[in-house]
Amino acid sequence: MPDQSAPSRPGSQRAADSLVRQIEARIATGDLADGAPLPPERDLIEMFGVSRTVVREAVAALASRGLVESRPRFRPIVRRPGYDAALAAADGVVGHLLAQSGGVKNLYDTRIFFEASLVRQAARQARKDDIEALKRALDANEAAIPDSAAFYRTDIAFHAVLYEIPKNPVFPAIHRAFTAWLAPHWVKMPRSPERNRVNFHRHSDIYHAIRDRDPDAAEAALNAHLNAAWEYVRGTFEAI
Amino acid sequence: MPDQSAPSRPGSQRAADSLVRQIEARIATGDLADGAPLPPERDLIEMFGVSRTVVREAVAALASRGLVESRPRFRPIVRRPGYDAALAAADGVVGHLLAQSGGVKNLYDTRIFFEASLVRQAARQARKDDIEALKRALDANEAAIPDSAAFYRTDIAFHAVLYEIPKNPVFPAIHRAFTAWLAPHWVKMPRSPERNRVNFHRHSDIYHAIRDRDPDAAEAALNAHLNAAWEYVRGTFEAI
DNA sequence: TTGCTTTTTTGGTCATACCAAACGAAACCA
DNA sequence: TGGTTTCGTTTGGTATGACCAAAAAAGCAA
Repeated sequence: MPDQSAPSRPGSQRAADSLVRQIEARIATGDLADGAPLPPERDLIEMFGVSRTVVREAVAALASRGLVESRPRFRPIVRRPGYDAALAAADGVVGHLLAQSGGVKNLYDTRIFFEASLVRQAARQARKDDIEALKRALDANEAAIPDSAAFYRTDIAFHAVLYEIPKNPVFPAIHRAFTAWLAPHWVKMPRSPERNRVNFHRHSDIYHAIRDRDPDAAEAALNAHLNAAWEYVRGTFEAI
Repeated sequence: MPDQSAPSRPGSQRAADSLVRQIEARIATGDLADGAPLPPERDLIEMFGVSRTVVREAVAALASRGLVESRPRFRPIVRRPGYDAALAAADGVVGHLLAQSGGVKNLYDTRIFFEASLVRQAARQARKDDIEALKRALDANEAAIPDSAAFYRTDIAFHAVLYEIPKNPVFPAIHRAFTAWLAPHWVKMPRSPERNRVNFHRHSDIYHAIRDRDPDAAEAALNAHLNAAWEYVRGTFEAI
């Protein structure tokens, strides 16, 4: 896959690219500590002997890569990249993809696919404390049935537990990305205590299947849950 | 998930951000056709009534988002974003993640997880022509056993077919991202016709399980295949 | 028409200047 | 003394203008 954020195979001759690499290295080595502000642009100028134009371009590139977090009039903050940053970097493009025909469906199907595998694996490998955590999330979800806003949060939290079971830091990041990208469409879904109760029971089915170590039942329950949910949101889109 | 490439919730007041949105809109509407070069910077200046500083910053931002492809001294090319672009945007960060301890392992485990689910689903839902395509890829793989370079290509192609079966355009993009990210570490793996033959048989096992509609066998075969492969590459890393 | 040479265009970089917001320290008030 | 206000300084955002080198276009020669 071509890396378009740092183009030109034949030795990127842009001064900014060189600066980006140098700053990247300093971040990687901890020379520029995580959470600390980047040196002022005018300092970087003399540090690296380049013009402010180049410095600003490099900082912008770093920001787009998630290595620094730059707010309008503030010093950029150094951010040691995490898995969330990787997915956040895709954020801009994903916005366009979701706007395209079938974009939401494609992404949602991907989520269903991923999560179905997740519960299957959970049913096989979840530890006791994982199942306990799932139970706690389920109870919280049940308690929130009357309050749709709270139910939405506990709903997400319940699914989040599923992503934590494999103990792979990539997974929770994927979950956060899914929810962040789908949330804008999701909030349009009509909600009510009755609907919440139905969804809670779906969650309960998933939980019990995992607790009972039944991968097929877990996968089936999750598919039923998410496919049903899709029927409720598809109405918020124009084309099928 | 915070979108750090377009920071500052309270109405991004940067002129460049505004320009980015305007150009994004023109790309989305097709006003700026896919594959066509972006207007010269000096034209954009008068088009939008901003300075060249802002224009260049906006173009850089678009490039990092994958909406334009800019090579050093060439006019940026407009690129209607696809799923590949989304993953390519994460490319820069992923490079750092892979360099971190356990980074490759985490990503590779994610791939195994994903692909295991893939073959399971393939065993259940693959159509006849899917299976035929898989067979063709398998045959090509077998024919390439003596040539390690060709075997590597056909190996990837075989797995690629798996990602195409669900007919979700996100999946092939994920596959390309996986291979692109893992390739640098992968090529270090010692290769030989003997090893190739073993891997071919693993592929053959996967194919037969899918053809025989046996999800469990397919998943088991794939896990065996990829886990064995991991043992061969883990040696190329320092820490376990 | 083909191929080479010369303009013109255009992106990359630098230097400078100004503004407004953020910062920081001194001055001030309670 | 402790918190608040004030004001000069720092710093990022933007605008100009200029120069270079490479690319593209135009012109010219074979």
